[in-house]
Amino acid sequence: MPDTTTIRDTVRDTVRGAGRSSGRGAETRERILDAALESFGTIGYDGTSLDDLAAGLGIRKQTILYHYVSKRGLLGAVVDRSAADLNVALLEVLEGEATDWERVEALVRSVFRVALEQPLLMGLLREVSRPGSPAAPRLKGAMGPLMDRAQAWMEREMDAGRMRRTDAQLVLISAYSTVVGLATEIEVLRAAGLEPTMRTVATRRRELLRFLRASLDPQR
Amino acid sequence: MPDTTTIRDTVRDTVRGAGRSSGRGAETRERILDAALESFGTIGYDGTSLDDLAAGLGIRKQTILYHYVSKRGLLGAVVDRSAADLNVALLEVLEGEATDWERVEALVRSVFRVALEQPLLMGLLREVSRPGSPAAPRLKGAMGPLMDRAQAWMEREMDAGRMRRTDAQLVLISAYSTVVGLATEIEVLRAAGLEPTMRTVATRRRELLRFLRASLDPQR
DNA sequence: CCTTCTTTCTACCAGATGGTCAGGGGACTT
DNA sequence: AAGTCCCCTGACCATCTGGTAGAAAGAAGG
Repeated sequence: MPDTTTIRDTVRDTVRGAGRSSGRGAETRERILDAALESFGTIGYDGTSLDDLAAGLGIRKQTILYHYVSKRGLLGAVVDRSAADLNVALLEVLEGEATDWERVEALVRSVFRVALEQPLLMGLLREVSRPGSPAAPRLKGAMGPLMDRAQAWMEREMDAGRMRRTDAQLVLISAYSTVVGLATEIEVLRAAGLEPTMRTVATRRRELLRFLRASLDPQR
Repeated sequence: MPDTTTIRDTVRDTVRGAGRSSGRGAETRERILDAALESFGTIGYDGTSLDDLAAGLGIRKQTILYHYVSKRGLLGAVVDRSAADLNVALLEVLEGEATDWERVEALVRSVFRVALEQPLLMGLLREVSRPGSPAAPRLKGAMGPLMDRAQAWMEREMDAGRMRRTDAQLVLISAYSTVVGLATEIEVLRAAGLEPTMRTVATRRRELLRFLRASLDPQR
């Protein structure tokens, strides 16, 4: 899976060490990324201060800047790692056994599983899909190849008559925004005092699958 | 429509004059609100600087602080006005002639019309429904009564057997997040270089109506 | 023991930010 | 003409921001 390693390398490039990532500070780097993901995903990039971030970790801000050259570099690293996580999950399916509609279902299931296991990642996605976000190009760079691959696959399916012919990119974006919308929904639920249940997520997933089936199923 | 005036009064309370709002500075106040809505809705609350905002309007920052006591006060005023706009649109329907399913359709149509006419408002909603947002409680205060009213109406319909019995609040939140998700979708489309067409919006609306019908239609 | 590399820290800085204070000017009243 | 109210502004400030410079501490290796 060349895509994945490419992305991991991109992560490394953001890091001072640039070579091995197994040094003593590797654990620190991970802890910083975790905290940054949480902060960026909730209070946003602009709302996050390096001082606060460091204080929460019991370290000094300069340590963060040592590992990730600048605040934007940190954001880039967070985006890259998150995108890599998504890539791993999706490539697993794209290279798996499932075919046709089964594969679409598997993809959706995979995305929703990630969304459930790492809700913070969804928060980051929402923050970063904002037009003015400084990480928008970075996200595009990290997720773009996968999206292109998915789109190409869909178009091949359409050519073979196994999918109804529509605008593949439009469908993908719709699906993407549904997943990001789920993050918003969960947070609004929490704000309203309701703990989000599995039902909420399941409903959304069913809805998305119905939409996809309506868009893609060749017989209809 | 008592609700509307209540909200307008809340807006006034945020303003220095606190009494009449027809002075010479009324136009300035509106211009500030417009610019603030745009800025908060795109680059976010934290990303907005009062200096930049003022510069864009050709006035000094102190003028903004004169009319709206603080930055948070400004955000509050923007949220209140936007919520009031939504309230007006929705109350029109809630007090209109339509009944049963027609009324639900009219509500959805109304919301989507507002979303189309004032895309900035959607951006603000997304910004503000973030858990960490300083305006989250404000939004809750401004939109809460309307939500409660809608929920109460739905439950009355359920009691009368004209709607299928489900968790009304859950359905409302789902609908809300769909509309906010639309804002994200449009922006991602733009980022991908595609100008969003009416089709995108229409599809989402159809989808939401289908979801609502599936949730609420008594015969199914 | 000395050198070197990695990691973390203290000290510091220039710029931006939200906010305060006092004043100026126009319009309307008396 | 004087007073008063509303609107707006210049000067100023405390604080916080991301970022730089340099050194201390430890481990690794010669």
